[in-house]
Amino acid sequence: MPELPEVEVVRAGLAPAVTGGTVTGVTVQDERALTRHLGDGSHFDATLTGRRFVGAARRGKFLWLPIEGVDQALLVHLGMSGQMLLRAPGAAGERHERIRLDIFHPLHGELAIVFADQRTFGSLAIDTLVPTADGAAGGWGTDAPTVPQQVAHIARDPLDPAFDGSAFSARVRRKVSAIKRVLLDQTVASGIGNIYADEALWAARIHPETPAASLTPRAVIRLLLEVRAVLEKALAEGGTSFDAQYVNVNGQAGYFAHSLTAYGRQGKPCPRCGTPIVRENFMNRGSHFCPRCQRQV
DNA sequence: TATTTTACCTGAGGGC
DNA sequence: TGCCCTCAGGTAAAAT
Repeated sequence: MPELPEVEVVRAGLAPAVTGGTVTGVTVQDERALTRHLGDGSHFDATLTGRRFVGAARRGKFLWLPIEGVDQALLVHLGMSGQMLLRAPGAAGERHERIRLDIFHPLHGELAIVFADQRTFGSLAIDTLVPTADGAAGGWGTDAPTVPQQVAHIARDPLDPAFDGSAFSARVRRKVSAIKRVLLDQTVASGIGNIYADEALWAARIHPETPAASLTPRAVIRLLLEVRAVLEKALAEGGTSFDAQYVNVNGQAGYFAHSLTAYGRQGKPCPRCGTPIVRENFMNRGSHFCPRCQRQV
């Protein structure tokens, strides 16, 4: 499940391969992979072919490749199961391959970027770059104060140097919803998904259904610190892979699944107190927590 | 306006 | 062996 650390691993892997590279060919096998694109496959092809990428940027779970000379970028969202794979030119088709970009890079020569996606929740798009609301850089990997239009409504992520911690705290404490729902709200803070929400709440000893507005300012700050800590640790370990759904640009899995303390560990002892971790249904997904360390207030 | 629910999608795995 | 059912969850549109 690609969340911030997984998407960052992909961005970092893509950056050296695409920066300065020119698109020499586009193959759209499945137009469902263009649900975020305004236009059909041939429009996508015509807009992208011949263009040169100048970098690879990311905010939260969105990543984009700015295009040279225009206020446009190739926008990428991996959804649940999307992969961006670097392959040799003419490489055999990948399972669930949806779109292929042929690239010529002045240093690396020819290569292919394959977008593969089992569940088709992910998609690519050509999107217009718009100024950031605060004038700071759009996200990781770029100095330009712009973001794709479809990313403009998303908050900065907790690892972004321009992330405003006090604004986050104030926003959280105005919400009546459960704190886990607020953590998953990408307009409050981006990049956090079900896995890291559960991990951060466990680390901060906060029950996922605690009303956000009932948290003290100190508790919100502690939670933010734990969110950052878990995202940074996962990033250092290459992200979380449960199955073949998340891999880096070379198709390799991450190691953070071995470091999970709550997510997916129902019935297993809490690493802190030994009480079995509980799994409950929450927002049509699983919520994992320690019923002893994370008491509902 | 703010918040919550639903639709989208495919493959793995369990039950029979 | 094979069919049916459930589950996984990020985003945006729809509903409350």
